Amino acid sequence: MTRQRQAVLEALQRSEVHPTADEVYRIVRRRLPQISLGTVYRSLDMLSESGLIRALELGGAQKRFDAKTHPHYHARCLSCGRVEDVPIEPAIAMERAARRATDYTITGHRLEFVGLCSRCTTEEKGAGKGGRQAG
Amino acid sequence: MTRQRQAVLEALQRSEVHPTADEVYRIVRRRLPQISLGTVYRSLDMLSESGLIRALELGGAQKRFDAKTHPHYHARCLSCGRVEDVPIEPAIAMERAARRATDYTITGHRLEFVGLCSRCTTEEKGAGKGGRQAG
DNA sequence: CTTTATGCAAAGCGTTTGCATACTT
DNA sequence: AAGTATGCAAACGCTTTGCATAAAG
Repeated sequence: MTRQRQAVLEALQRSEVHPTADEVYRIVRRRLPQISLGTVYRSLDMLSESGLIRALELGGAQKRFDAKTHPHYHARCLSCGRVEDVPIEPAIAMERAARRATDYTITGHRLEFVGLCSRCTTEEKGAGKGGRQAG
Repeated sequence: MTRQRQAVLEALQRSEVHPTADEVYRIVRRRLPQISLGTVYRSLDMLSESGLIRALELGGAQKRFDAKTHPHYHARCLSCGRVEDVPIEPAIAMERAARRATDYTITGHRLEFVGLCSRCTTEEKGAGKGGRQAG
């Protein structure tokens, strides 16, 4: 566990916003100005594989990272991109339904909610933006 | 609606595998050998926006495309990457729960199941591969 | 002293875009 | 002739990787 990895891990533990690799880079750079983006990516990889953090593959191009490793869902704002936790129970019943409906060996599922965060909801009152989406 | 767009649309309608842009390109090239990848991307974009097809943003880097535009879920094989439909009811109750649990204006959700397809299940009997995942 | 990680820069991959040519109407 | 779409290739954004140097055990 090097200084760089420690800093990456702590940045995630202190963040509340599920940052992207680039955002982690910017945060960690305040403490270790000489750190490289490549090292941040390698640290994030390594920390995910060792189970200390979770890599979130939500909509959009970039992965996001989360120091809370227990299973939980997220909501993503279609307007500003913000991602927040959704503290509801994991829907294990749906996995059973999926097992019945397919011939897959279902081992898990990935769910994210999309919509507008409270700030963007306020700002966009009246202007029609952000389409419905399910699936 | 040009010859190229028509060919892209028909390729999707005939396909059962939710192809990536690149796979669409390869299929369409059999009919229109001079078509370019750029045109395929532009056609897929245009067809998605006009609602004739759906763009799926599942796990993994590449988008996949689907000519079935009604809301439905998918299962992705962690071993071979194959994507198939999961004919179960959309979980609208979970959107209500998410609304209660956050201050977001929830407009939809995105769910995919992950696991092993039947073929890969058979092949990997005994060898431990593919980790659990929920969230 | 051997192993592993770092910084840097280049390469990789999927996707998008600028532009001149070729359609379409 | 005016407008739009195409093919091509270059550029893009995010991520990964090769390699020499530096740090860690």
